[in-house]
Amino acid sequence: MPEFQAPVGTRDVLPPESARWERLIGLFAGRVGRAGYGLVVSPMFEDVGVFERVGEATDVVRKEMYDFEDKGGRHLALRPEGTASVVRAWVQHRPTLPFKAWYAAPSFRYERPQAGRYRQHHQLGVEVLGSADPDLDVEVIALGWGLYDDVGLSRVRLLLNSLGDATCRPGYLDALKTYLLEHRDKLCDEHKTRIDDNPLRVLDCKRPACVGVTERAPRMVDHLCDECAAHFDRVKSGLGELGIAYDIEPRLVRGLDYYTRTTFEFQAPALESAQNGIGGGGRYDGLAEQLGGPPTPGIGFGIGIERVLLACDAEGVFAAPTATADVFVVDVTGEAALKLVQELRNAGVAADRAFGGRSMKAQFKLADRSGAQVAVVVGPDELDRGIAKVRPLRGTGEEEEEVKLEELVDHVKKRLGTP
RNA sequence: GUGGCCGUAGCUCAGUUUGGUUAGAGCGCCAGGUUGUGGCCCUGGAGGUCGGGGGUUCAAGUCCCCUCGGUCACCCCA
Repeated sequence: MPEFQAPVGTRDVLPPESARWERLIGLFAGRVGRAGYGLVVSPMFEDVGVFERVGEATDVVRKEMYDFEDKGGRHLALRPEGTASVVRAWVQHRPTLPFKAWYAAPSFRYERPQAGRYRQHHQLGVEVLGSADPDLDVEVIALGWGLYDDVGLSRVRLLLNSLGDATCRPGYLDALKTYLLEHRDKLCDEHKTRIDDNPLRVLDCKRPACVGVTERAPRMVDHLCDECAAHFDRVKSGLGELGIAYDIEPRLVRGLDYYTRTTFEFQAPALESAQNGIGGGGRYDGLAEQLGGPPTPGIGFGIGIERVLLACDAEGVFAAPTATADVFVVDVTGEAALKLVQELRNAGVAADRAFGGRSMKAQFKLADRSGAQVAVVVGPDELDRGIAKVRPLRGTGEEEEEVKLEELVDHVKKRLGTP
């Protein structure tokens, strides 16, 4: 083992794996860009209060916060998720509404790592502030759905729920509390004491004891006020219009406290590990106000890059593209390659070469491995005559031919079909 | 935070049960076979604090303790 390794729960993404990241992020950027979303780059750490304000009763904040004190005595935290940061940025700068943002950024949670779970993971996400229109909920969900489609995932489940709003949720919480208190002795130890704290969290508990109780618990979807019910109905019908299949999951409450109305989660059943959630989000109509802004509706999601790629592995799709050169310059004299690759690259051709005065045989080996279609060979004889030899490497049956150096770039481009 | 399993070459692993000369293999890498031509083949080479520390012993990769790391699971989440 080397003396220094990546810290616990973090990892390095190197080629060729990193090429999938490039493609995935590129697909997402293209998709949300076409939908009018703009990139937001916000700090990886915030005043710890930003996150405490929005999730004081959640595990993400109570147990998993990656926080520290800086040299100036400020209590900061690496962001555990993307939404709070983006909403804080909106509150601070107040760009005009609707504010449609996307990001590709790391998040941090201090947990024990396991399959599909890291202390630093990366999320693709969008956030929209300024509209309560249920069609927007559908648009946002469709953006996530579309990304899974882009990468070729065919088995993605969409779980959908509504958590109501300030009108109907209090009444529901009372009903839920009453029910849970009646069955308190049957709950798991942790949740026997958390009913008052945040009864919704009990619905999220996966322990058999709690599940046995919550299976028959009152459901928010049965307690929605007229407005929330109408909103939810429109989200469902809108998803239907787009051909997006969903399952209603009345116990889906998600890990953060700020959600209102629509919540959703994307799962990849192909993942056999415990973590099969590959994305999730929801509406948070009270969050901007909690962070000191005016009452402003909002909605967004986060998609875990690592988990999406794991799901792709499980389905055998979205393989790593191999980076290939178009041309490999084999230079016997060591005098020609520097300028030739520069000219080729400037002309838009992917050109590579060997360094270190390698033997011709070694250079050809590298040329072969580079994936190049042709090798450009120059030695003393060619330099004297002002030519290069262009040799096909992929067994296309073509002959090696001699090309004048001043015509080389055009010849290679024509041969490769590069515009 | 709790628990199971695992740490030997760049990678995948054998060797640990029953302690015993200079720790092996395949792949990869480098060179040569071909003084200017890749893939296939042949030959050779480089590369190891056996995760780290301590202990037992004439002797430790092998046994004991501690520790660090990896992995999987619980809880929760992307």
